[in-house]
Amino acid sequence: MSDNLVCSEKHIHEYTSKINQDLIEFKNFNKMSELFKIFGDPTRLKILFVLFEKEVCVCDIADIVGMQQSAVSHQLRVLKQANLVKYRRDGKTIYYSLSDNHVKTIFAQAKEHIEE
Amino acid sequence: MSDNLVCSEKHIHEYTSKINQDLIEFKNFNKMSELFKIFGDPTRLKILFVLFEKEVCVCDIADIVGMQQSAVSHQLRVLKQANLVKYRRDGKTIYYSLSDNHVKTIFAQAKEHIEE
DNA sequence: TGAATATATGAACACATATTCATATGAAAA
DNA sequence: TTTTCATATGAATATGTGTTCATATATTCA
Repeated sequence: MSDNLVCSEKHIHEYTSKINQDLIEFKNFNKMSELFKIFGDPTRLKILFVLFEKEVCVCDIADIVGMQQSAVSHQLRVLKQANLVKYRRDGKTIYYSLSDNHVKTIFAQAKEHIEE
Repeated sequence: MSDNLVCSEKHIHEYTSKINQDLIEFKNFNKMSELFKIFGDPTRLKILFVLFEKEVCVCDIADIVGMQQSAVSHQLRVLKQANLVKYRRDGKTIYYSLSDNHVKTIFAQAKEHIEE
């Protein structure tokens, strides 16, 4: 971490070791960025938003967000792997729903930031 | 929105028009996904986390997160354009700091989700 | 069993993006 | 003014990713 200094040694590095320590202790940057990366796509956001109200089947989701069934399926797979949605089979139909309550809270905060 | 139905007409589409309406009214999916996209990168997350404590100059940020000054500068530009950080010049040095309090809240929620 | 339907999946393509390298800018010091 | 230092920026490259198309799987119904 101190090997690739770009500033001259004359420059007084002012960060406290505390910050450095916090950064080292918080090892979840990758996991965290993975989660945000999932939210970083309009289609996935729309899908999640559709599921806010209640469970919805794949073809209805596709219809609502205006995308092909295949594209929606691919994205649902991503959301499923991130434990953001769960599914339930009923005959040929598969219903998806939110599996996590944090999603709504995260969305609300992001919305606040945007609307300022 | 109803033009590219993938399911047969026989299938009973069960979503209420209310959901559909909510989706149409909430036009910020693109803005919102842009914001999350920014969080969807470990380097940017680290930078933001460094700035949690206090303002830090570019070369210190680079040192802390272990990246080249150039890479950090590029990412700071992204964060700046998204109004997530602000900067202050002091001689040759430029200090960056958080410009938004929501960031911490959003992070906290994401952390909760991950740690379950 | 065979046809129809709902969903999933793999390959391919187009597009976005993070990092690096080289260099430019801007400010202070000599 | 020239040099040095801190930061910014543009081009290039490599890598990641979202969508589409074609097809596979799984369930129901005739």
